[in-house]
Amino acid sequence: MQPAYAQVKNFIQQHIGSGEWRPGDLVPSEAALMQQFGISRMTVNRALRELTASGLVTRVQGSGTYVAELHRIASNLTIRDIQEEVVERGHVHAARVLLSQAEKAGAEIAHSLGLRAGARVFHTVMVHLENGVPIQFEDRYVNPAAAPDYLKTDFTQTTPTRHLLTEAPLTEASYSIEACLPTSEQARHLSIGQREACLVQVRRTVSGTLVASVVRLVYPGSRYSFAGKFQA
Amino acid sequence: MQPAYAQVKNFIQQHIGSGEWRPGDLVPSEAALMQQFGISRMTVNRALRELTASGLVTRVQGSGTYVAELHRIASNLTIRDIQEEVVERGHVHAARVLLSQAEKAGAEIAHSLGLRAGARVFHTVMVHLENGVPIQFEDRYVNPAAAPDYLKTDFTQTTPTRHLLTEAPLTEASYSIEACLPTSEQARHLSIGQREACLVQVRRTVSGTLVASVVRLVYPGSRYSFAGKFQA
DNA sequence: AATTATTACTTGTCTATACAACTTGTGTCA
DNA sequence: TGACACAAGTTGTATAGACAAGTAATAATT
Repeated sequence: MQPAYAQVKNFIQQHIGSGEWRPGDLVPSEAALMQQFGISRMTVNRALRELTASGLVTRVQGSGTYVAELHRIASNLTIRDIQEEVVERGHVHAARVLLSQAEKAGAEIAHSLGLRAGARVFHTVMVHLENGVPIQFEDRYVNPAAAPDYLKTDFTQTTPTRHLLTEAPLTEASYSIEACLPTSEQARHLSIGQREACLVQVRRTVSGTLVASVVRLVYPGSRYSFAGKFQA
Repeated sequence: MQPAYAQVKNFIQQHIGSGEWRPGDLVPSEAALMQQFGISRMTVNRALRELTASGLVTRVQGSGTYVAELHRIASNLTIRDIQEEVVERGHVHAARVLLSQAEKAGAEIAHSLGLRAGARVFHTVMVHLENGVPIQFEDRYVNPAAAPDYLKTDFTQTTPTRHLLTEAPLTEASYSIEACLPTSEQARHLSIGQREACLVQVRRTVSGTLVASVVRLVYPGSRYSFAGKFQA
């Protein structure tokens, strides 16, 4: 038996999904749904509030509830720790650390980390393997103020993502996904040809007021894709 | 003045965001928060329910509320109508229709549309331009049962996405994002070299019980990227 | 005719209470 | 020692009522 609020949600979702109620149409008021289902207003309210949160309807105080306009196909693209992802697939994760040192930041890196040019930053480069096959090339710059112990970490045991999440709680992150051809170094370490397209994810994480880290993740196009789903 | 439930949410978000409460930690129970804020349990419950929905905490009936483990960087990757996107940037959208016809489906296409091989399907190929510059190559197969008038539409005036959204209300969609090199035809129509990496989005939309459409969208890697943001 | 009040209806928030369902630790009994 | 029962604490759902705040149509006033 389904909870009452879920039944109301389903009822409305079906009418919208079937096309019977079109975008802009008025959804029955809370009072009407109360009567129809014989339940209390708070329960109807919860159903409508959750539908609002998922973007299916819009509500205007004093006026009514409306079927949302042009249904954008929005979905949660979840970006996760690569190790967690691999382990969840029942596979073995390993990492090869290619570089791990402190450097003086160039202008571009300094700017994206919110530091002045020449400031000391941590720089790591590594390759992540799934069952021995390289699937991610990680080139990361870290703000020492956000994670002072970063370089002391053994990245064959944990991942930079995981270390940073525990050291510098995440308050904001932005990312972009692009397509590029690999550099010769990247191609070599990923065991792919230089002509093979790669997915590149650039991620920038903020912890409090500090930019904690900027990372460039390169995936072989033949072995990786981002997938998502949307449910009305 | 902020509503009480929002105050509770902020209180908890701050403690988590500052790192004071670590992943796995127990969040104060509803009863405790009731006392602390001097408000009713339903109000506290709403706050915690919404935090659960946004992934900040997890709740276990009979046990308690916990700070969510590994904060997955989840964001709404919004997939939109290309025309809407271009217009919103204040640019001009145009489309060049390369093909628009009914065909007998090959095995693979038929399968992904949930039809038998050899069934009649609609096939369109077009290029979308932003201020005259090609930015998307669209290769689409449509299930005639979901949108019988599809081929009668003038796609220089509207887009297939828009037409399908009004004809066949969306109930489910799945997509994947990959990186590929373009075919020679794609490279020609996108005015790029065959060596330039492209972002490819494969989208499959379901309307009711029918698979409405399967589309392959190819973007020049140099002119397009998907971007998203995550806010704790 | 134009402006202003009124009224009915809508959603937004909050309360105090209730019972169900689940977890966990403790104590009892075999 | 092991199995079971119990109790306390927790979340999940639902109710009936209340007031605030916004909208929109209508009525009253100027």
